Amino acid sequence: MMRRRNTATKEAVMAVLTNSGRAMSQDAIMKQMDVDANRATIYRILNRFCEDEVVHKIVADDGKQYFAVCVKCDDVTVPRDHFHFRCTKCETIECLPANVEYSVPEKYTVQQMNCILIGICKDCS
Amino acid sequence: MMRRRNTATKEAVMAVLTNSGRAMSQDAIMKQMDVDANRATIYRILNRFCEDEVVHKIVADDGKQYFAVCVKCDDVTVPRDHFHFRCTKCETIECLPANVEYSVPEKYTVQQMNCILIGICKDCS
DNA sequence: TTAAGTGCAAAATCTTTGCAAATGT
DNA sequence: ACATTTGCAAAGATTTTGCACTTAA
Repeated sequence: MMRRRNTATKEAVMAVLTNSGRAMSQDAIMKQMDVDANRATIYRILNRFCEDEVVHKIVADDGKQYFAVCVKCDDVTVPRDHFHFRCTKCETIECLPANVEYSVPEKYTVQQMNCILIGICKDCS
Repeated sequence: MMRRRNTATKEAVMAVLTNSGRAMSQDAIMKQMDVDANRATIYRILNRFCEDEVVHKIVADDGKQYFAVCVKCDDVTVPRDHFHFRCTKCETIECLPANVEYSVPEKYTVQQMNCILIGICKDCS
């Protein structure tokens, strides 16, 4: 296992994610950061966060990756086991409290999920 | 509303989708087709199918678009209201019979969904 | 000191688009 | 006839990678 270092960029990425409380794209994160950083670096930081399981990644129906810190990241049996919601008006993506309840046919094993509901959020309705 | 025409390419795309019974990427569809066609054309055909609601599109966690004809396409209240399953071994994506049961907080409206379970399918387990 | 992190530029993917030519009805 | 469909090539967008340089510990 790799020994992580603390860097300003890493802190900045985490700060942005933490206080947005939402799932954000690399692009959106970069725009909000108070320190300059390279795109590739941000992706690398985000991917390291995912490896370390302090952030989870979801892929939205636009094909883009979004990253979120989530209290629910701890203590789950299946990664990303909750619904995400993308609002088509404000274009924000957030983690919903509800866990995904699923049932699969015989002999299927679920290891992961990526579930997004799309519509209008409370702030836009 | 646009008047659709029948073309060999369109038929070929539909034939491939129908008898695969799975969700396929443009790439995979093209490889299976018995007539030559341009990539862009295939995308355009697929998007027309989606408009006409004879095919539905899902975006998998690899960020790619997959297209499927599905009996469940008829008569649904919310588009793509069933789970999809991606097998990490055989890399196929299929529609599962189970509908997605969800609950959202107050004032949220769901118009669409994109839900994928990832794991090992019956054929690979 | 030295492994981990970064910047830059380039590559790799996937998807869409503009336009002129071809074709179904 | 003429609106729809197609091919081609180019553009767009997002994400990853190789490599040399920098930096945290």
